[in-house]
This record gives sequence, C-alpha cells and structure tokens, in this order.
Amino acid sequence: MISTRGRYALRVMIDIAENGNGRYIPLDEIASRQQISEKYLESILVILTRGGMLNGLRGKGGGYKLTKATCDYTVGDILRLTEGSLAPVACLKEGAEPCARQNECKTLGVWKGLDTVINNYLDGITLDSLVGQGADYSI
Amino acid sequence: MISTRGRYALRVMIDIAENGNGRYIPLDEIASRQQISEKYLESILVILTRGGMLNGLRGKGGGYKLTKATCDYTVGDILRLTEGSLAPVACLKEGAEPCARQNECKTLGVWKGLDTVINNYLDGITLDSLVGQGADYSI
DNA sequence: TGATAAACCTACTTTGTTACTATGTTGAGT
DNA sequence: ACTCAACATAGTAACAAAGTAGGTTTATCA
Repeated sequence: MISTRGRYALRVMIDIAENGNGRYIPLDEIASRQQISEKYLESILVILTRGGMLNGLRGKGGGYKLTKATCDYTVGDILRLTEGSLAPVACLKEGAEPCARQNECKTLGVWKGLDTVINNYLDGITLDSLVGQGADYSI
Repeated sequence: MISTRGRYALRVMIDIAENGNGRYIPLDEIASRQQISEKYLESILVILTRGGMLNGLRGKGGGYKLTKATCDYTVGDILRLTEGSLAPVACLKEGAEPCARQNECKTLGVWKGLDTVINNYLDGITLDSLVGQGADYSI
C-alpha cells in the first residue's frame, strides 16, 4: 500500500526537520544518514520540492530545507504528494473514470469509509510530533 | 492498496449471500451476474474455498455456498484472506524479516497506528450489513 | 453406464509499476 | 575558472497483478 517512495519521503522530512536548523542540507548527507541510494533519493526530493514542501538550492552550500514550520506538515500531505494518492481502491482515485456499476455497487460505501478513516488518521499527525523523541502513534 | 482480487472477492461474497439461499451457486452464474471473467473468478473462489469461507461442490447441481451465517463474516476477514495481508507497509507483514532500523525508526509508530485503524474499521463491517439495501459506510 | 455439469489443478502470458541506475546539464558560490 | 550540488532525462531489472488456456476429477441424471 505505502511504497518505499512514501516511506522514504517521510523519513527524509523528519531527517531534515531534525538536522536542518534552517540551513540547507545536501542530498548526500541525507542519503548516507538514512542509508538510501543517492540517485533514488534524488527522485523523491524532486517530488517534494516540486510539491512545495522543500526548497532546493544549487551550488556550494546548497541542498534542501523545509519551506514551512514542522507543525504545518501532516503525514497525510507528505504521503499523498509522494504516493500520488492514498485511495484504497482505483475507483476513488482523483481523475478515475466513473465506474459503470457505481449506482448498484454495494461495496462503494465500504471503500469511501476506509478512505475517510485513512486520511483522517494521517492528517491528524504532524511532522513536529515525529521529530526528537517522537510520539507513539500505535494505538 | 486493495487489488481487484480483494474487491471481486467481497462482491462475490455479497452475491452468494444474496442469491444463494442455502443452495449451491455455480461459478458461471456468479461470473455473468458480476461481469467477471470466469477463469479469473475461479482463482478467487479457490482462495475463498481453501480459506474455509465457501463450500465447493462438484458435478451437476454443484457450485459454491457460504459456510457460515452472513453475520459471521467481516470485511476484514475476507480481505485479509484474499489480499494476503492488509499491512500498510512491508515491515508489518506477518513473517517479514525484522527491520534493522526498528529501534531508531521514528515512523514505525505511524504505520502501526495506521494498521490498527484500517483493521478496526474493516473488522467492524459484517457481510450481513452489506446484503440487500446495504448500509452507507461512507462517513 | 455413459453423458454432462461443474469444481479443481497447473501452467503460462501480458501488462504495468516499483525501485534503482547512468549520464549529462544548469546554476551558485569562492 | 573551478567545484559543489541541484536539476533533468532516459533507461533497466525485477516483480506482482490480471487474465488466459487446457486438462483432470467428481458428482448427478437418464
């Protein structure tokens, strides 16, 4: 369901939040700390930067930093951006062609409810609650 | 996240609950009603039968029927059986090799919580609430 | 007992996505 | 100029999902 792209993205955002302190952090520093391939990490940082979650600066002294305060990022935002969608079934993805069985479908309500439950949960967790010690979200 | 296998399985279980009435329903009847390829549907019914959710009978007059009352199936059971697992991340799947970063991982709590939220929701819906009119589970 | 209906079994193909790699280009600082 | 580092584009390998094909066994009925 959540691929490595999304999982890495979340780890990276926490990493930058913890180690950034306002300065730009170069990619290779994050990669070595998180033990993620530089090249693969690059493709993830592109998504986060284009999505407005990170600020990238080229050249010496460059790197990435957050664009907002940690409390202004939710886990849901980060995952929706990097995963594309958190919809549990294809027919609920944004831009999906409307299902022909929509009106008679007895399962649609289940999927809509599941979608709501997932998004509500993930939107309730902000980045600042994950840095430092980190809260325990396992219920 | 939920593939067609799981989605079809749920639709099929509802179909059998609604049209069975204790009798065995042959595969081709379900397939034509649900507009699912017979051969593909077969592979799904094998899983449901081996998992003890359906009873299969060969020969003339044969087919499939439920093994339990509709109120004794939860959507969570059906999906876990057909999907293999509902774990939102690889490291939470049963039998997954323990993650090396487990102790330092700041995101593990998020995934555990998400797993709990998903399973709790789906285990709260029973098959009997989906037959006939069907309840609206979209919150 | 033979024909037929239906589940059961094994194996294959096709398609698409994920994860990852390789090579180059642009821009910022010293 | 030189170096650092983001940005861009293109490709590959591995895997799983979705669906297909053909054959085998078991039950019923005439």
